[in-house]
Amino acid sequence: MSNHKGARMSAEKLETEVRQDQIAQAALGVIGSHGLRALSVARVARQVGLVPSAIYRHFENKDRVLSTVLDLIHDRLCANVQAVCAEATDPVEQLHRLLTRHISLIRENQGIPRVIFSEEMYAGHPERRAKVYWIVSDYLKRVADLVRQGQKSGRIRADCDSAVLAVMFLGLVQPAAILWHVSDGAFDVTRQAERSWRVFSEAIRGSGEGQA
Amino acid sequence: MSNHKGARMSAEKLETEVRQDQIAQAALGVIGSHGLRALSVARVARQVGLVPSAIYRHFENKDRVLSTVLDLIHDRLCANVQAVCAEATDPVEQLHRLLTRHISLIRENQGIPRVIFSEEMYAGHPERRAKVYWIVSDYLKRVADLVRQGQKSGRIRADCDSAVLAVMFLGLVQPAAILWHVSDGAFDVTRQAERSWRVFSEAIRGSGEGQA
DNA sequence: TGTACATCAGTGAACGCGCGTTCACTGATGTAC
DNA sequence: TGTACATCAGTGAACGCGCGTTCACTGATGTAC
Repeated sequence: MSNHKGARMSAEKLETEVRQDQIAQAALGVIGSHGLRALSVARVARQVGLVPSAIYRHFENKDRVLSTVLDLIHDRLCANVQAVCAEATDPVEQLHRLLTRHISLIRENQGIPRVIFSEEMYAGHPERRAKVYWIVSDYLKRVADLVRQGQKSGRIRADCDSAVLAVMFLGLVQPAAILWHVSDGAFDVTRQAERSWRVFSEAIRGSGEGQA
Repeated sequence: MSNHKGARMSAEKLETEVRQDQIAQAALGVIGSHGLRALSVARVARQVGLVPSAIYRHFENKDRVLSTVLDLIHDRLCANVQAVCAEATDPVEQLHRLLTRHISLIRENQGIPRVIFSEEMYAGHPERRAKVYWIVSDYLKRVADLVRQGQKSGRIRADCDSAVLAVMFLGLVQPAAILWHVSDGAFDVTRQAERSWRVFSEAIRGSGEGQA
């Protein structure tokens, strides 16, 4: 009532750390729902309930916002790996769960594949390209670690390079995710993932110890 | 000599069909070398040796240029499928050759995966999204046809959906291509493709007629 | 407990820039007579 | 063969727009005395 006649109200003051987090998440959300091209400082600000120039209280520039978005993505990917390690002990089962979790993650957050694969992120930005490479490599390294454990225990055939299998693992979900996105949800990612997992898990099965 | 003192010379006049082709190829080239974000009408024009406004003699707007780029990509993908059908008769061998050709194609023309997967192409552009989906689906359909032939002849196991295997096939090259790109050429796509092909081809091998 | 001051997340007007696109024009080429 | 005219791929100046960013400001909160 005291706010009538279009009087503008200032947003609540929050600590920079809180705002940085809000801004990064809002940015990832905007990318997920409207694409990287639609990611403007103004739009992110609106999403958070701030005025565009307020973003510069918390980030040096738009680049830094995107950099923080990358950190966010890295955290989520790593969290998935840690989660499956806590949920299961069999590496093959861990991989299967990671596949499922990965699909859930990108279904709920389309911004992640868009940021990583859109290349608009890093065209002409060597440092950012390097950062994306590092994130993907780190994830692949963790997947390869799971594979290697499976190879040691004999559940996964040992005559294949774990790094090669890790990239193949990523290949199970990536084209499916793109098809899902490009078909506007019509393509059944889950079905594709389950069926291709069947083929993949048979292919990598070791001749070692028995299975469940 | 008659052109001294910075006098501007008009570009040679060429037929619209020729220019349309030049412009589309130049656009794909710019995307390949500098990314979709760097694709401006001005840049494409410069590449072709024209002035920006001249582009509008041959295309209604920038959108139409991009649409023609998609046609170009579709043609190249189909050409690869036709080529492998002419080169070999065994479907498994055809798939192997298609994998190699596909890698060559995107290595020589980074613009192709960028356009197809960059999503900036079609964010907020339903018709273009539909067109990309159609192109990818069409390619997958042709790959699935090869798979189905292999299943009929017994070279490929028949207990897997050919469409699922086609998407898996795409998954052999796609993450590898992105890694190659994001690593700025450091990642060895060819090696990854060959090794993952070994795993994949073993996995899909049928129990039918003998192999070479 | 009360006053003075420093801090700092908020605001909004303004900027320069590059972009896609328009438009009146030019001038070479092909055709009609 | 020569002249008049239509065609149309070229030009370059100009436009409006949205963007990222700057800057002087405000006003609430926390601390020092």
